[in-house]
Amino acid sequence: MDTMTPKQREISQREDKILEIARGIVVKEGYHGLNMDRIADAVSYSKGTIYNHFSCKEEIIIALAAKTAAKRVELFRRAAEFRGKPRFRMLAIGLAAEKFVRDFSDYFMFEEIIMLPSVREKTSEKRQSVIQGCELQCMSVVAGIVRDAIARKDLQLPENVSPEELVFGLWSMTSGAYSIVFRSDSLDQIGLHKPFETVRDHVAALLDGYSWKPLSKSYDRNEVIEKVRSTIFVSD
Amino acid sequence: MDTMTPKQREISQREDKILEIARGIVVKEGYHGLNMDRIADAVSYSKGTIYNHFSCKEEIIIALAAKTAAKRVELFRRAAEFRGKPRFRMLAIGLAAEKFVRDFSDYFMFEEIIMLPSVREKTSEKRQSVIQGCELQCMSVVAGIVRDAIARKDLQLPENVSPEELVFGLWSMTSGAYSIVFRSDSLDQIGLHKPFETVRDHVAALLDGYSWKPLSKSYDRNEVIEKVRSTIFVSD
DNA sequence: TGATTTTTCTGACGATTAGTCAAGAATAGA
DNA sequence: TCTATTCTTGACTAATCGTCAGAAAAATCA
Repeated sequence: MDTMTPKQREISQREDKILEIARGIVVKEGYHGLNMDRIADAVSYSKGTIYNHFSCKEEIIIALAAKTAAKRVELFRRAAEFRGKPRFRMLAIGLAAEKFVRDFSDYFMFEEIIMLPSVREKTSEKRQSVIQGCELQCMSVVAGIVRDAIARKDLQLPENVSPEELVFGLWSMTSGAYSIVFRSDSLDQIGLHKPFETVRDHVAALLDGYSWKPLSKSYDRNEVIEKVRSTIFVSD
Repeated sequence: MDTMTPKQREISQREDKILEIARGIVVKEGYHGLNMDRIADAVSYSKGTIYNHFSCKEEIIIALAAKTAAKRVELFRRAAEFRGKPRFRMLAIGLAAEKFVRDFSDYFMFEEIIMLPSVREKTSEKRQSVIQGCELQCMSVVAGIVRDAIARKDLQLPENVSPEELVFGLWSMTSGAYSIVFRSDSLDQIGLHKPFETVRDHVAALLDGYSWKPLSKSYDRNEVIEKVRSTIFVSD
């Protein structure tokens, strides 16, 4: 039994339509090309109607970022389900992060925009906390794996480094690397030919540095990657 | 013998005055508070005169970023002069990076802004390459230390990792971490009480992971830090 | 079904602000 | 001192965000 009138259904679908139109404009022409009159034109509703859904332009961007961030949580969750030693599950998380930036590379555009304080202060507390919540969920999935490793004695962190702090390090490395990769258009010139593989190497070195067993020299990474791909990220 | 007329001297000083006024506005009220009429008002010149110096608002931001980026190069150069094993000079670089973000934390505001493609496409090729040049100089200073370590046999990188790729990893980790730190206002809640020290730990773990001698367990980091501080960053 | 109330939609309008440019002021040169 | 050149000004245009009174549509009622 559907309690919505046809009108109400139309309204709720419209929100998504607006977002997808806006995403298309931003992806094709950048944030600069996005303006309310254009969105209104493209969705065939008036500007006033758009403003019934989103209180300002920035809310549209943050809504897009929120939609995408939810997909990362899902990828991380799936990766964490990989059956194997924590260190291999960690590798699966890395592949999830890679898949995320490849499949949703436009997310970085939205993320960069919404992180600017000048944009942020115009957006609603509510949607901001949706995004923060997604990040926290991702981090807690990863922290769970770290704690499993500690419980299994695969890993013993020094007493001044907590599981959360290790997660922070991994998060820093990957997000830092990916934003360099997406910003710079001349990676080849500075000698970075396969940045994603390089990031994997560095993550492996970092975990080796903390003596997380099994150390990377004692297993074949490509074999594990293949296994993760074939069991977790089969579809596509 | 000064070849400049008084007028010319005034003009060249004005550029700096505009930049410092603009920096003050951005630092106090964010990018949002910056507008050309206000700058004009504050420097007591008309808007047209401001446009004689900077072709658009974004040029002012990128000029500020360029000014600050040059200071990082200087700090890195100084750090690299530390007398000691490459691994310790690397630590000095880390301290330089920390000092940079502490002393010029507003740089991150400018950097975030100028990295947006929508802003970037309005700025001149010239100033963009000044900033890129500063980054390349920093990276090449660091790469030099890595190569020294290799030459001394303190470090032997796996054949799929070049010195530049290691630098990329360090750059990713630190820039990623610092931008998380500056963005987030609730680090304590997620268990990050001393983020800068945590970054140092992670960098040490990463270098240990690549077996860069001496490994971090075999020297007293705080002692080295003290030595760097007292010899390189004495003033302030 | 037709009348009435409620909800939704619309686009002209006000406000802000980036960037321009013709006219006037200041400076340099002869 | 007069002229040519260069610099400065601020009113003006254009773009675009966000508003709101009135029109249109939908829902409710008699």
